[in-house]
Amino acid sequence: MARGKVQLKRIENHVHRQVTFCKRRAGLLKKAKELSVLCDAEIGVVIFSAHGKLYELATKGTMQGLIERYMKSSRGAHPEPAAMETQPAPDLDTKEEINMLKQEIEVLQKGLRYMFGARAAAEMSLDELLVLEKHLEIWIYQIRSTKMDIMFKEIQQLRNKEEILTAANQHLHNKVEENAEITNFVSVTSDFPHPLTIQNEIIFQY
Amino acid sequence: MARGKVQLKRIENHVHRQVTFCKRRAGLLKKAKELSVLCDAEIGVVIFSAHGKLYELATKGTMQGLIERYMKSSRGAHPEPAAMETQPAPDLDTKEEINMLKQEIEVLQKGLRYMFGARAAAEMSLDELLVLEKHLEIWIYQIRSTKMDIMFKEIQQLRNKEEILTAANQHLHNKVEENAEITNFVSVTSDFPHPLTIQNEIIFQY
DNA sequence: ATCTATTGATAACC
DNA sequence: TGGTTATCAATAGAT
Repeated sequence: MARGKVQLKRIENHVHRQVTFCKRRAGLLKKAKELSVLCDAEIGVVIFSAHGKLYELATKGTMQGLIERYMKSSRGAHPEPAAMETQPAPDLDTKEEINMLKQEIEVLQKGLRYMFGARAAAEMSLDELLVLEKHLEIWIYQIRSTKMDIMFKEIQQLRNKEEILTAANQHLHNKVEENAEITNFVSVTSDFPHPLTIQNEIIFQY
Repeated sequence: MARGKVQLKRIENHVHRQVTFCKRRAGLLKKAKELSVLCDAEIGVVIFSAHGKLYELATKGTMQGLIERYMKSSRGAHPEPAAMETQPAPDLDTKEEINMLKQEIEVLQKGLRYMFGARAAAEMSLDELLVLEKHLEIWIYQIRSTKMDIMFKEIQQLRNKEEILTAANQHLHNKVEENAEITNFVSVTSDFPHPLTIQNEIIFQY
């Protein structure tokens, strides 16, 4: 927010990134505290730096308490998916139920692994899969971003060229008219459509 | 931060408090996203409004994953909060563990269901997964394709315009030279750089 | 860490 | 809930 608009992408310079991380981290936590106080909200913020260092904030009570509250609330918001109800197995031992759930998770993870395929390691964890997914998104984004950049530059170049040509055109046209006035016997009227009348409204809306 | 310095205490007016909550909440989440992207950090934010409504954000992976990571990381810093058990996440109360596993399953299913569209993810066969993969590819492709199409048309238009202008330019230039030959006393030499000398080599390689 | 020019966020008002 | 505007706050770049 200062001396240069910020680009919404990872800061490449190590030093800049570190400095920005410190500053913005402080800013974010401050904002969280303010919101909590001003609006009487319970807020938790967890930040893992790129190097894995943890920074946290819980405005009311502890992070543990907040996490528990989150678990409860989050569950209420998402009713049990129908797919889960295939076999209620109400009489199974609790231990048994845990194993079934874990098995279920494995199946789902396997499915995800298939989707993102080609990964040799069959031991990918959910976290790893999510990281992979993120990486794919970022990768795609970067490629597309680069492409767009090239195309935009290209368009800009063409527009500049057009401007120059138009100006030159005008200049030459004036010359022709001047000559016509001076010599008074050379027609300057041309059946060639005047290029300056070309529509110039091009609307970008990607 | 506007039209009046803010007091760091609970806003008494109900309406003002509600409006401020909405705006600052949005601002806080935006800041969190920015910090995550700019500095490559994993961030989680949980907000409970005064009325108990939950708002959340997890910048990498899911909140579940983040909480698990927090548990691990936090354990080192705070020996207190209950040992997180050995493998996945035992040691919490068994009931609690079941809830966490269910939560995890829910997240996985939600993701799959969302992508495949209301299809019970657990029942998906390899073939179905491949279809899903194909659908995702096609979807991305179509969006990108449309964008590219627009940009290509744009470039083509500009090129056509350039061609017309160049031709007109040539035509006018010839006219000027003709006049010069006929009248023989009107200079056609111009200090204006001849536009036709503009480099025209633009290489597309998207 | 400290110092500003600027950008960004937002309180008050519609 | 969603804009607009006047101001205040956060912070990028430099020191």
